[in-house]
Amino acid sequence: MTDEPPTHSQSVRAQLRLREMILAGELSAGSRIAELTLVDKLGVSRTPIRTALMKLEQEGLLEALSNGGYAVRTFTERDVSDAIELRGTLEGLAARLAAERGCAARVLEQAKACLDMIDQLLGNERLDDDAFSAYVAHNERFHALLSEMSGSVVLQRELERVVGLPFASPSGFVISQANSPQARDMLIIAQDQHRQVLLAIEQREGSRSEAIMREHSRMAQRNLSEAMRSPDMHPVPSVRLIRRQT
Amino acid sequence: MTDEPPTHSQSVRAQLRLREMILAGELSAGSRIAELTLVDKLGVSRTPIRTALMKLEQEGLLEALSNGGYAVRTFTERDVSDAIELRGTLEGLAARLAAERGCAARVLEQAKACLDMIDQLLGNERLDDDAFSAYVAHNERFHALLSEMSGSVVLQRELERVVGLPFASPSGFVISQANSPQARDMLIIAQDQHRQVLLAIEQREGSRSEAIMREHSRMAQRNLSEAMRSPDMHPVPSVRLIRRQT
DNA sequence: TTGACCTGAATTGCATACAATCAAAGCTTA
DNA sequence: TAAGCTTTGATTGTATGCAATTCAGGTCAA
Repeated sequence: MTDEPPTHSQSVRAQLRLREMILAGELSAGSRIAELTLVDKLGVSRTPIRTALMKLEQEGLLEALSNGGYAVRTFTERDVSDAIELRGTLEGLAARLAAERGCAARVLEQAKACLDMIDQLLGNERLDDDAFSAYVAHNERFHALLSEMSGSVVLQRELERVVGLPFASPSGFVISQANSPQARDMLIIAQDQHRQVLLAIEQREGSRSEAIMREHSRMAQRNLSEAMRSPDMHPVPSVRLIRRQT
Repeated sequence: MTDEPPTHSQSVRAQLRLREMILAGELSAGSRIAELTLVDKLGVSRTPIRTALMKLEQEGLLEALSNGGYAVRTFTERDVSDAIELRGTLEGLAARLAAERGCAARVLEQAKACLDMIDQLLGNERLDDDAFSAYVAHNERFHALLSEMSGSVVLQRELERVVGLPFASPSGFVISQANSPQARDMLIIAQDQHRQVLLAIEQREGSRSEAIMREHSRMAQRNLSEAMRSPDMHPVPSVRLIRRQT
């Protein structure tokens, strides 16, 4: 069943498995999670479970209850929107720092190579599932490289945290309209922003590069609205954690 | 000795005590911290110590070593500068959101009252130590209120994290020149920015309120340079964690 | 019928014993 | 003498027993 490579410790495995369970909705949201039930479900003792719970709390998927214990956290659509806005702001800061301070040519080259791969994928009129997951991978890599270009470990750390929230990820919602006709157009636009921000960084245009990344994050905002309004089930697993209302 | 109120759990007490020790420089920076030595020094078992270590790692004061264990983290001056820039950016976002979305009149009133208190303190030509720590308290409260005005719990959470880094705090470096002649002038300027950002928020000037908070954080940048260049010992305890050079 | 109190079951926090892993030192051999 | 292997010590990761606190259910009284 859980045939993970044993290179991970029990705690890490518990953490990964728990995250899966949370995103899959196997744990009722809002109510307290008893450690002992997890002992049964995960087959490890309470100690690694407790560390996994703590990690997942700081990751933002769980909330600590007042009198001990944890509960699955739920998010309003507003929360998700804020998280995306936050990511856009931080990526804007990263781009501006990269532009103002300059960044290693090697990383710039890697980023360009990454974009070339995406161009190649978008060359096809229609993306099958494999092409789509390849897109997601390259997209996330590009955003990670951008974070690296900032040259600030403090900022990188914070950005990793924010992106950790499942729906705040750069690819958080693109999937939700994978095969829709406009899907490819959205990706084309996003890719243009990718290109432009690299150019802006190379030409040391700090303010412009910041603005582009902020605007870039609004693509995700649009996709979020779209996903929330579409009545059918959502292919993005983490959407389960979003509750309508309040 | 450690006559803490027993309202806190062992873990929390260990966390607080450990933080003190780190900031006081009682733990050699960079090298591994053995859990068992902490058992002796803190008088609690390994379990609460481990949770405290994990909390302090996510707080940013410790770094996890590759093969288990933790070490006291050190920061370059650049890291600190980045952390301040990051705070400025996030506070800018908070102010902009407050302006764009509007915020509860009650919080605005509280913020104004807070600024009135500061005005009263700055009315005196010279600030004694008590007045100064009162200033720090009011200043931090104002910044906390600003975070609240954003109306975004996601942002508030992130802001709390960033401010947790000891020198990124709104009052991180003001102390270092408490009684210098220019000290009061700096505070006067900062206070004007406080007033202006509240006005901007009330008048729904999002972009302006963001710019003001960004500029506001540059006061801290200036104080940082000042503190690093002054050869004498630093009254700010956390400066110990900053290593010159890379 | 409702409210408060009491009792018991369950759950978390803490301590500690045990296992596994990592590092260093010492010995052997080429 | 140096290089490599082995062994031993130390340190973290894991499991589990115990204590304390919390929560729920039930009973008694008003």
